[in-house]
Amino acid sequence: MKSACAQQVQSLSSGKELLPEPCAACAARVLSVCDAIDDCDLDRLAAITSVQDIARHQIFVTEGDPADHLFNVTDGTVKVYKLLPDGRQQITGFLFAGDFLGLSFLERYGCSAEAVTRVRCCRFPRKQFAAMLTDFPGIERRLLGIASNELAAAQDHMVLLGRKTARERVSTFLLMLSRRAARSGGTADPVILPMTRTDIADYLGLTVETVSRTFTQLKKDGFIELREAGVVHLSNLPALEDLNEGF
Amino acid sequence: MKSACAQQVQSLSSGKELLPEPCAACAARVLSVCDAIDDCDLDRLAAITSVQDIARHQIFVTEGDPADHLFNVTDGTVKVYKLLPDGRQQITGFLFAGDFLGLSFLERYGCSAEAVTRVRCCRFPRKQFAAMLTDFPGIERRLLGIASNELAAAQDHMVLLGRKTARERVSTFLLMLSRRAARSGGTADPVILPMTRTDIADYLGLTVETVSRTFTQLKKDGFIELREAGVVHLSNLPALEDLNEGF
DNA sequence: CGCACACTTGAGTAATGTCAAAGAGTGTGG
DNA sequence: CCACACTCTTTGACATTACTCAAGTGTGCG
Repeated sequence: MKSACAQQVQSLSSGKELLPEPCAACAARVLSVCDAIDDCDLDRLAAITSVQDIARHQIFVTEGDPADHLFNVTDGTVKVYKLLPDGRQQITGFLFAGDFLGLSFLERYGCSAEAVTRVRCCRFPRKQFAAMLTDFPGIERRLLGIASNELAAAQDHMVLLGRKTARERVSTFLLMLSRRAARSGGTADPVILPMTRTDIADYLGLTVETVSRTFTQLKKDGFIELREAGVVHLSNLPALEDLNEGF
Repeated sequence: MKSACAQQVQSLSSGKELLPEPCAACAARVLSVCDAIDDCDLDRLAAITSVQDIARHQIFVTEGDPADHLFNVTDGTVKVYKLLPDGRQQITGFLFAGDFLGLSFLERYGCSAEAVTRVRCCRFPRKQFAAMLTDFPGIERRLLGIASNELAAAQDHMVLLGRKTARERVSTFLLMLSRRAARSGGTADPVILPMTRTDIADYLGLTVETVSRTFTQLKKDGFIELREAGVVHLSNLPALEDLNEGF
């Protein structure tokens, strides 16, 4: 089976060399669900995939709409959020390259999603994706793993929202971004913030003003430096980690 | 295959009539993972199950410990929580009959769990449970569904913790318990609160005092009545629902 | 009966939110 | 290339919600 698979790959790549499979060439693949599919079966995945380019500020998933598609972010930053009827917003998470969106297998989307930067992603029709699950149980296993991680992240975030001070929230946020960037091959120290202060506030359960004040306070206390816009230098990372003792 | 299965059940039940299978007789089964296993295969599940009786206040899962077991609550109330190093506590959820604990397939428990009342549950060794997943793909599908629901609940709770007022948090909490009770065959109106005010506070991201004050305020405003301890009468349910417009 | 423990209530405080305005940065069109 | 308009960010003054500390009142259990 494995060798037959290898053969198939060979013939496939020699036949379609000039039209590279989007999935086989995808840099984000190792980070995401698609890694659960062997090279030889990637064409089946590619067949139901449509690559999407999403402009900044575009809302491409709306809470309550029928959950027709699943997404896999391959580039850019997405904010996932819920709204209260009066407009109060809570961002439940930010997605980066490799992150999966639409995990819930409910009928309708539970959250909205908006492109914070220009975003590139792969879109799968939910029905066809679900059909693949029966043929590739590895995907299901992988989805369960992703769900586990998301759940763990959600729990951490509940602690932040329910019990941490503004200062702790902001420093936790910075460390999270730093670690996340390092994990996916980026740089840990100058942390890039693609989102606005308002987005950060809506993620941390604060107001813009409080977030801004906390940044300046952290700067004054020598934890961070704010040189260019959208970039935070962690001048004293160990001290910053102490603020978050154990997270 | 189906008919062979039915036979097996028959011979099994006739042979062991005096020792009822814990799983086949389980009232909570329809609510939980175990429902994904056909009657005929329940003996395999029963073989790895040990029924546990847990005393009030006993901590039976500790954050960071190796995740050796999974649990299925069949009776009582469990609080699932995380601690900050200085003792601040955030309860991430309450579990009732039919709820599953230990969903995360990470190496270690992400949260601690404590029995709020006397609790009865089924315990499965994680390794043996994982082995069953390959034979019964239905369980995996079911777990994914459970994970989806938990994730949706976690997202709702993030909105509560990040953006709602004390009054909204408490009324959301009461409605949640009411609906939950109704869904699992209980009574919707007099809501039973098995947990202390402190637990409610730790769940809602408030202090005991604020929770208590909010209860008296809701009472004074005619939304609820507090007659016996641990029981809340929802005197004006529609108005209470208005407080939570759309949740 | 008495001791915990849980709950309520009060008074004062601190942290964060609100409202307002000014400064900085960014992009667009003239 | 500059000027204008826009948004984002920062800062200040003030308001308010929820927290802290403290005391008092049940309530259940040994």
